[in-house]
Amino acid sequence: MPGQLGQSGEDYLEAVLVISRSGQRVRVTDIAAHLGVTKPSVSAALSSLEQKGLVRHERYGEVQLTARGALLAEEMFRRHRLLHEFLRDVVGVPDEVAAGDACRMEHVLSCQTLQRLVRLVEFVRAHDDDESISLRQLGSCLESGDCSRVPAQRGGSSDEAAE
Amino acid sequence: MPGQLGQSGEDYLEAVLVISRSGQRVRVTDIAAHLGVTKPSVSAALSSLEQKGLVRHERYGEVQLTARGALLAEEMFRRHRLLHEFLRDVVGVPDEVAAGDACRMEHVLSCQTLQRLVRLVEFVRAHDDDESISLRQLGSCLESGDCSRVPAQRGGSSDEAAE
DNA sequence: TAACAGAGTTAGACATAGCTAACAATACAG
DNA sequence: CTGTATTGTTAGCTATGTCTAACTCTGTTA
Repeated sequence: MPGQLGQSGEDYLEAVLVISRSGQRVRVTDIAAHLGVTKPSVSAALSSLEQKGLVRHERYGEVQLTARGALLAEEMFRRHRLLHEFLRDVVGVPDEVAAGDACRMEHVLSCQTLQRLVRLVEFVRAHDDDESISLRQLGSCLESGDCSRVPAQRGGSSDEAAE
Repeated sequence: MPGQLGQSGEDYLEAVLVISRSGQRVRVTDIAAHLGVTKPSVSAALSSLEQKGLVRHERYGEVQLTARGALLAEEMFRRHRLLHEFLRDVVGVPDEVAAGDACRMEHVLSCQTLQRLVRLVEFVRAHDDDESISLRQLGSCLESGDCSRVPAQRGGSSDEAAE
């Protein structure tokens, strides 16, 4: 759903976001290190992203996300985090495995599935301690979209990962 | 985990398996139709798979999986089916969305995650009707690997999708 | 048995995404 | 302000995976 970016473009965009959130300025070298590719690869990718209006990048200068680029990057970031949490906390795989799988899955899932997974994670968080919860309740939570608490309708949740 | 095949090779291998299971003989045209690509693409892919010892394909003849190819193809097929079922029956997305996402996810997940998802699907199948099941129980099923029934240890299940 | 339709292949192009090697710009030391 | 280290870019190559157009095989049928 993200767009016609291809997995690679999405990775670069997300890298720019993550690096800039860490407080550093975003340079070609930083992106290369973050993604484990060479600087020429970054240069090429940035040109392409710039053409698409997703980043600004003056020659030999810093990299910045445009408004559209930031939206996309944030979506990828949310996807990534959600999938990582889902795999670790719901499916129960080790953290590094979850991280690796999340990296690859983030480019591949539909918004509909993502949205459901958000609810699934919320449900498991909210009811981890409950001693008796039926799968029916999980099912209807996934349908209704209110997964933060089961019996009453409290529209309390947040953090959409889709669209 | 499948190997150094790339998503594309895995798709071709799986297509050969699916077509042959449907009772037809497997020709270039059939594979092309099945995957929505052109015949030259199939030709090229088959050469590459033949070089890797995964299919046999005499010029102008039929396509057959080698033993190794069949193993890989069957793994992809199981992955595909599992993910489809997981998305549809556990996550609850519509069938066609599940199908599309499964196609893309099958190339991307680690064996560890796959194995866990197998258990998750088994658990949900086995306990769909139970009125009180705690998430703890789900959690320990995922850990222990016995997800077909919760209280007693009945090692009744089958169908691994990993390794 | 000759011709034709369907199936398969080859050749050549394109897009993506990565690499190395060589070069250019910048920034900082002294 | 000059030189060196860091950073960034360019050029050129590779591999994968797809396409179209043109050609070749094969099998059927009249």
